[in-house]
Amino acid sequence: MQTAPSQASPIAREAWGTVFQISLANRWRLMAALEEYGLTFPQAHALRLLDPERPLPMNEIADRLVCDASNVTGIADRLESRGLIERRAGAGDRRVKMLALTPTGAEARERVIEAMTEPPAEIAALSPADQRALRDILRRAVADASGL
Amino acid sequence: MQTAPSQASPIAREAWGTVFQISLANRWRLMAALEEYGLTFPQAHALRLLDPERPLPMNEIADRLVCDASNVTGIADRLESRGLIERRAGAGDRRVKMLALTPTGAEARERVIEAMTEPPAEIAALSPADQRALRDILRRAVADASGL
DNA sequence: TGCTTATCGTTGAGGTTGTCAAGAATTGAA
DNA sequence: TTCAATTCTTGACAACCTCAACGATAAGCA
Repeated sequence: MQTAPSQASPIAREAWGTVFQISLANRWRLMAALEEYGLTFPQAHALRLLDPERPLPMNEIADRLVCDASNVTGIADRLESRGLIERRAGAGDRRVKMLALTPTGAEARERVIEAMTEPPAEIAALSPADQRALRDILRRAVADASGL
Repeated sequence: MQTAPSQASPIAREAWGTVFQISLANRWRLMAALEEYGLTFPQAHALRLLDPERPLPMNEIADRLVCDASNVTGIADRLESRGLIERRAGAGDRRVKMLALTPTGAEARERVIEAMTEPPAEIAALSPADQRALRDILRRAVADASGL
């Protein structure tokens, strides 16, 4: 895939550059929070995808993580060895294995989502008006993009 | 360090959750762009820190990357083997080694910064007014945070 | 001056993430 | 049935990352 020549407006570029900078600075904080639960980022990422009510086939995890299927095997191994998930037989197709949250895993997932959405100081310190404006713009951003 | 109990406003939390989601989706795009130059994310991150005019001591790279010094050794090894940086003697202190960009490395750094600030479709598709508002809010965010 | 302590970068061990290639089991279609 | 495609696993390999230990150097202090 060819990298598109830079056509983005300087304004959008500056805005995204700032987001990137804040995200980068926020990363170590998130990793530290996850470490309290003994989770790495990819493990937390996978855990987040699992709805407590609805197990997912491993190949769908790989799709969503945009990674090789063999990678999911290893991540699932580690989550399973900690008792956070379990492998179940796939309904209908005996090739697929479904990943399902255990009760412990469901609790861990709650904390993971909590940590991932916890805003960094830069955002939390914004005025209520700025926070609302930011939220609304971002809502429009994902809404518009989904309909591209 | 204890994880702070969630005191952030639901609005800030939603806004940051959306940022997180966009960043995550944007990540594979960035990685693909970096791969065209044969760079991994940590390598690109380190490259970005190096001003063409001002070499940095390795320990400062480790500080900014928030990682162990021994990790920088490996990353520098790989960047050096590709001819993007070179190790120089530290001025004054013979223990420190400075990392300096080669001309090739300076060009690679330009492309890295370009790729890292390239906004994802969600942001690029925003109206000019929204882009400006987003930029201004984020400017305030980092400005306020630096004075906390 | 010497001794001690601290710092800087490297090395080696070990764990996690990630890719690719190959393989067993299963499915589905010719 | 036979053949091709899929689902997951395994093994090999590379990069990233931490920790502990080490040599070289620096800095403080008796």
